[in-house]
Amino acid sequence: MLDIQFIRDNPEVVKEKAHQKGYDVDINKLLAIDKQRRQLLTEIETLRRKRNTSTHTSSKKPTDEQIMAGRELKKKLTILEKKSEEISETYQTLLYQVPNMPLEDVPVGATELDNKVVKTVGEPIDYDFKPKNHWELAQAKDLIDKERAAKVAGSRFAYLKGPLVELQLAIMQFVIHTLGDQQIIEKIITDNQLSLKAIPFVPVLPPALVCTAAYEASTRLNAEEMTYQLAKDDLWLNASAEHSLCTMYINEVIPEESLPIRYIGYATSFRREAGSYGKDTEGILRMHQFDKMEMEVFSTPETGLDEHKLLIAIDEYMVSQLGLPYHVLMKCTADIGKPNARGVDIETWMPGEGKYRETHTADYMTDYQARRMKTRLRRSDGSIEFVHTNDATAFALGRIMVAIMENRQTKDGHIIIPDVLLPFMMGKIEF
RNA sequence: GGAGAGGUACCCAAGAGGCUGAAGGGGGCAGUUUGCUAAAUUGCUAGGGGGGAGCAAUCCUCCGCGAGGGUUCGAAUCCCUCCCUCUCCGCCA
Repeated sequence: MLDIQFIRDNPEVVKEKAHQKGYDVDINKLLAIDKQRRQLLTEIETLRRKRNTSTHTSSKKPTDEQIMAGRELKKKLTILEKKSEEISETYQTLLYQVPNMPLEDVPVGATELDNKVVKTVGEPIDYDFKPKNHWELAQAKDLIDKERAAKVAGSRFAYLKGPLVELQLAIMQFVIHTLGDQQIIEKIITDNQLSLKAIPFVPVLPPALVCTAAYEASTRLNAEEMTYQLAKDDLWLNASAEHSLCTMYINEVIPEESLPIRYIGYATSFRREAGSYGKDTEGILRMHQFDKMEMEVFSTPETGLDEHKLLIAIDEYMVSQLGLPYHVLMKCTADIGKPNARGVDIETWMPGEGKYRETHTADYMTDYQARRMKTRLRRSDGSIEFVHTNDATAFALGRIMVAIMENRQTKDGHIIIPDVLLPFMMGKIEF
């Protein structure tokens, strides 16, 4: 959520930026309710003060008169407190509706068509044969079985088999080795002229389930379209490792010297994909279940933006290491999402489809996410602030394997394993 | 899942309706003593959030004893619901 003081001070800016993001929020109503809420609070506090002084300064046994006065106070308080509760609820609902403010360099746009390609790296390979798409390649070698998965779990599930499994494990090893290597992190920081500490990423296996309270606080719960619920247990299946990573420090104050905290998490992710019927039905590009490695960073406000840029640079580095052509997409105001101040996608070239497809997303939330999660930092002078949060895909393993299969296929349908993965492939160089 | 014991500050812990507007100790911080260290000794050390006043340093105030409700003039203390930790039993990769 946004800082109410910021909204009070800048109502017009908030209106405009919310509008740019496509959110229709009633700022005037929010501010009116906010005023009401504070007035009521003052009244309540005055009464409570009276109650406190009468119960704490008097001797042991109060007189009948004092008791009657106390009852009177209590009556008034009950009425006001009930009213305050109602107003607070409205206040909160309105406040939560206000999206994060996009940063200055985010292109203003109405749909995803207004996203801007800011960088293109690598050329799509010019094959002397017609490249196959990944499900054709997989079918020939029996790598993906969706028919049987459908019997067991329904559509958009798959059994991944054989060398594809080895490939996934190799990619995971590659990611952990890369992100855990302080020298690589340092080089990426230097090459991109970022002012950051070269602290490597700590690998994490997080819970795959998240409880409602934490999920809501993270502003990531998107029940209708995205998230599977386990109603009996007040739990949800995570739609990304990021969802159980960003919530780690809920209600905590982190010492400034411990920042940045950089995690590389791995989790099987689950998505309902409601509203995407008929989209990407073939292959494994869009599944109800997929494995993903996700970077999550908690930092000071000053370094938040550079951390965001670091995550993008790391993504570019790793995609390049795999030898895949990609481009970088600056997402427009309408497409970055409610809690985001800035959002960047990496789209990787898919020869089988003849287009770039989203393989990575990097999200910078400033303090918007931390404010509701109450994740704070303590400065060396003792003062307290909200941390800034960043997350970014390291690799969505299904999608990146699609990209590897399609980009590194041979005429006779083999797949050449990228060099950087060879140390983790137990001698296999192609399949 | 069953039975029991717990949850109070950085840690240990008292407290059992008003004398707690949260003891005591350890640790930490700052003094005194001291050639240095240790010891002794004195003081400080309840976080965090909300509201108000002020240009500001700061001041006033409300809520905070796992969380949320309730009883009461008054709740850490009594009642209800939930969460978590520990011990034992059961089940289980």
